[in-house]
Amino acid sequence: MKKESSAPTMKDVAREAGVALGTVSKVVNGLPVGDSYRQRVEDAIKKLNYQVNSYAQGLKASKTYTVALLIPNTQMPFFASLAYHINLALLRRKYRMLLCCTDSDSAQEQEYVTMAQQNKVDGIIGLTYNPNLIIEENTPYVAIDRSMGPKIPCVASDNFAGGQLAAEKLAEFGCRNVAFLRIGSSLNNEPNKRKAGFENGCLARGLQYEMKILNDGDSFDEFEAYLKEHIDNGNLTFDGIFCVTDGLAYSIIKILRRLGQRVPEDVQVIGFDGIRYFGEKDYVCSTIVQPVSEIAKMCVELLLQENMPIKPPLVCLPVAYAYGGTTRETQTANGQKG
Amino acid sequence: MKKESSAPTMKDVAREAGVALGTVSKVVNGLPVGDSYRQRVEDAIKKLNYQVNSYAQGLKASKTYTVALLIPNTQMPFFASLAYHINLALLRRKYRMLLCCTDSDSAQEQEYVTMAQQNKVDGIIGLTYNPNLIIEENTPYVAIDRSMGPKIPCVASDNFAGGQLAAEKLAEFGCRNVAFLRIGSSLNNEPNKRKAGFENGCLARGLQYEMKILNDGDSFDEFEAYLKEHIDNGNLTFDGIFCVTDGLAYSIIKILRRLGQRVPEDVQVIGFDGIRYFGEKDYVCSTIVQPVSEIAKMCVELLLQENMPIKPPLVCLPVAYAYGGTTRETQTANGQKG
DNA sequence: GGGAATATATGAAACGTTACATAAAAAGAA
DNA sequence: TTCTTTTTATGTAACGTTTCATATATTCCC
Repeated sequence: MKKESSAPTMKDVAREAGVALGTVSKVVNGLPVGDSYRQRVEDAIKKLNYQVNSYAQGLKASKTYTVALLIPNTQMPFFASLAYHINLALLRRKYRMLLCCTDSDSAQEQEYVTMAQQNKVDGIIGLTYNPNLIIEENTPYVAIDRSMGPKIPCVASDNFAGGQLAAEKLAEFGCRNVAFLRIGSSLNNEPNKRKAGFENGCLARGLQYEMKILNDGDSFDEFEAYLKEHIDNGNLTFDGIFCVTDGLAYSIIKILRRLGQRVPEDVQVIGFDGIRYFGEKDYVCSTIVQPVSEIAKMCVELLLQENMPIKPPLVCLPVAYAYGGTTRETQTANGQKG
Repeated sequence: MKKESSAPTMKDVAREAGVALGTVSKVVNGLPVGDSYRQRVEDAIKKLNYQVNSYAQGLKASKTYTVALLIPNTQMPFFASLAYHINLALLRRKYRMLLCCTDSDSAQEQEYVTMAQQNKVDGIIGLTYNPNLIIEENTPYVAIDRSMGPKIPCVASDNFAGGQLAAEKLAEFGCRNVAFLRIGSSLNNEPNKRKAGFENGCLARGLQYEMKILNDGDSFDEFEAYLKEHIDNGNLTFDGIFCVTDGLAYSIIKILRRLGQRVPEDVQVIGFDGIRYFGEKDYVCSTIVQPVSEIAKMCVELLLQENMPIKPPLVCLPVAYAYGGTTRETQTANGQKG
């Protein structure tokens, strides 16, 4: 009497086909098997609707074809996009993705890393904020946007160049007096270089500039107060603003309009990330576009590449400017320039 | 000579602590063990930095504490939000989430369902578009926004009530002549009820209404053409528009502004989903908010609930209106009403 | 056609865990 | 103390694969 309720195993298939266990294994794994045997096994598989148990495989091979992705959440468009492209890149390599949302919480980040190790995932890609994250030596790890030490590769956009580019573009579109707005995080991560790049760009182009950086605890309303302070007779003293993210730019534009400022007529705004809402080129604002797809591919390659001569500690990928309606760039018929 | 490179197992811990294998298992699983034994085992675990191999556990228990989530992608804010909240709800139940992005492709959806079965995930939550998706009887499955037959529960917002609510609100804010805009999909899914609900609401409130529904292949530009047609002497013949999603509303608002229409002064727009970009209440537009968090919790409960008397075929959860700046609702000091 | 050489199928062992039947130890009763 | 009862630890089998040494079948050559 054979058990009824549970899923068929290789043993069942072998019995059904009248062959040995190992033969079934070979068929399943595409190894050379005599034609008549292969046929019998395939028939039996179809008849029993057999499906391989990948946890038994994982146990045997200590390889699970699963990679954990640690990101704060999937609600911020940039993270969401990252998750999507990493999933895609993993898929091409026949890997699955375990999504771990950390809420930027150090404890949760550590918990997930530990869990990922327990699960024996084949590797971790992490965009994390915990400055003391402990990663086991033998766990393949690739970081995004934050260097985790010399032995762990970090992939990021060329944030410095992005900052420079923002300044250049504002200058090109006629700005003379610009501001940089940033929110949160005192962490020493790659996106912080946007500020330095912007500063550098402003100096190179002779732009007057000012920085307003909110601390972690600060209320978002401070931006509104700050902008109000810089309105003189109804005119904003800035003619250009570079926001550290598109999300921020989006909010700032709302505030500016509420304050009676026209965007881009009175003040031009450039964000960072390249967030699109809907459709191919429908950017939320004029922006410095991060090459999300390339970042994703690079992470996956670095993580899974077996025979890499040396794991590069930092990989910077090129950014590009894109028009999104919040700059005075003259739009030609053939569209946006990069 | 003990093997050096691979991770320590329970056997190693047992040897180190001088106890039996089963005792280690009990300690790891929190079952009653004598104090002195427990202490020795815990010390050994710490010393060897032992971590349980969950694939061996999965093999033994045929339970993996993993659930697959099938969604088209993570880039659309609504899906992203769903992924986030489902991940959260699963986490509370100690489950992990395998994220499967299908790109709304039938073949990929089927592939993922099959894969999920192979992986022996404990269940699947799916927001899919394949009308012929084959789901094995013994795979726990919960659908979102689309009924998959009487044996599979479907969770959705109360889309019909949402449509009604949109009509009511537009009427309340002074509209007399409204339009419903929708894009794509001829599939018979729950969100389609938004149209019927809106129609019903318009009739109840005596609103003039018109529907413009794009087919799958149609270019998005048709909306622009459509709206242009309805401009008479610079005035739009509609004073209110209900868009099937916030994403569409966002695009439509851009078009309206390009056409010289002011939102909400000339024409009021209501979307659907409750997308926020940045911050708690910063809705992209005035909108019918889907209870994403409740949908997520409900899916997880229905999926993991062992002793449910009967699996309900359809669960509708309540929606609410939220102000997002694109309606002429008079905003009181104490904020938005639901 | 017989024997050596090659190709192909077989089945036991192992992966790391849990569960259960058994053995040992501790506690209580006489 | 001795026997019974209860508690607690032990060690083996099983989960479903893959791998590898062994056994069997096939091919080739003289």
